[in-house]
Amino acid sequence: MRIMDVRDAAPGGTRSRNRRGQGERLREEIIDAALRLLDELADDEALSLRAVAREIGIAATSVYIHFADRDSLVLAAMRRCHDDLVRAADEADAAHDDPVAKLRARVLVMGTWSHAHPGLYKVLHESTLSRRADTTFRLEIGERATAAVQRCMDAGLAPAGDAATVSLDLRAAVHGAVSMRVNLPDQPWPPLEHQIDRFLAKLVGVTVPAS
Amino acid sequence: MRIMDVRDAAPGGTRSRNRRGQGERLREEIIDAALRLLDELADDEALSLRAVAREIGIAATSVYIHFADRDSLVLAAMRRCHDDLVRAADEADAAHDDPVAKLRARVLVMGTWSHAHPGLYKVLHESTLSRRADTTFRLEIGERATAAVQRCMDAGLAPAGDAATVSLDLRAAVHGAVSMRVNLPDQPWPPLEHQIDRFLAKLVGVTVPAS
DNA sequence: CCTGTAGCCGAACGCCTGTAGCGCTAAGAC
DNA sequence: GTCTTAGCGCTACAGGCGTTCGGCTACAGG
Repeated sequence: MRIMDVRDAAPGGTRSRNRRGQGERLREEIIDAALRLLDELADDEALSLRAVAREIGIAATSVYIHFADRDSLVLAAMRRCHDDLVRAADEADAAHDDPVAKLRARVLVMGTWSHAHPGLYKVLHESTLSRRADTTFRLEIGERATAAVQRCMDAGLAPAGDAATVSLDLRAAVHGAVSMRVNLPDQPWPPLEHQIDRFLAKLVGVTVPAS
Repeated sequence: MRIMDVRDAAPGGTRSRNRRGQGERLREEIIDAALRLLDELADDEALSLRAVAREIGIAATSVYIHFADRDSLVLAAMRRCHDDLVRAADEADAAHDDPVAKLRARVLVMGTWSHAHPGLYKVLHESTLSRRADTTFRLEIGERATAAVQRCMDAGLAPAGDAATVSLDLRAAVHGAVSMRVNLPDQPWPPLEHQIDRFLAKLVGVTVPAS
């Protein structure tokens, strides 16, 4: 038997324990660290509980105080990641008045966010965790996009039609464009913004303001 | 020290050795097994050399006769997977005369193939192996699609324009639609064929024959 | 029949993983 | 000052992994 797993241990007493009633702080810190590592790894299955513990200098077993198992941690991280993305999209939407500008801003957020966090984009959209856990919360992004498309139609800024179908086509196209850039980052891709504007014009039928 | 790793061993002498000069047969068998497992796992990093060896009943070390390391094996599997997909697309293309029908058939192959092998689709398009190895061969699919779009334009069946840009938009849209279906297989997706026809009509501008 | 070697296997090393059980320590109530 | 308990750490188990080194064995050439 080997002596022990020295690598796991925190580097000593460098880390101070949370005050009573503040134990939930560690939970947030664990999720933060998990998100940092997930963005680097770009793979939910590759994230190890021990690496997360190492990242913030706690014992691996201390993670179990806040999460039942590894999958629960990954799921919680995904959920927060998703919530952040939805909030960013909502804020971009709220910054405009014109329904077309709102939709465009909402879509563009997917581009900027995926460029800033390609690893997390992969985890959120290509995660295999969905085989074992409930990740239906991921549909929220699509629902809000559909609502944005509907508002364009209602305002007469887009040809009337089935908003769900149009939105699905738009999301598929945008996701595909983003996915290609994320998965083949070394290719000389043309500007995503222009491609998104073409999708808005051709798939939704809105008139995009000249950029 | 533990006794040994009994699980690795072949189940006895059930497997007969290849004749002299036929050693390359095992190589093909290893790639076949790797592809089978990759389709199940849907993740190139999750494939273990030992699992491949187990699958065909050989010792793990025998893989090293034909592949330098695990990554080389995964890369060889990806390459064959890619070649199969390209060949399927070429055959579908060759089965038609009309340039539009050729392009449509080529694109539809991506749909049917991804439906038959969702795991391999993920490995081929979302693999993280590209960070370490050269996987530029994956661009071949796009190049052939661009040529198919160009032929539609040359025949006057699609509005003249930059074939590379139009093809990129089409591929992005189709890839996105497929990716969503592969990554969220439990959702009630509408028929992919109709969605592809909309992409052909709106993004390429061709008149799709009534289905 | 003898022998070289192609084709493959066994055992082991050293690493990493998730997780269980128990132990410690300091904060805060009394 | 005492005692409870929240908040965490330590050790260990039982596996998985890639990879190396040194064999064994049966077939082809002589």
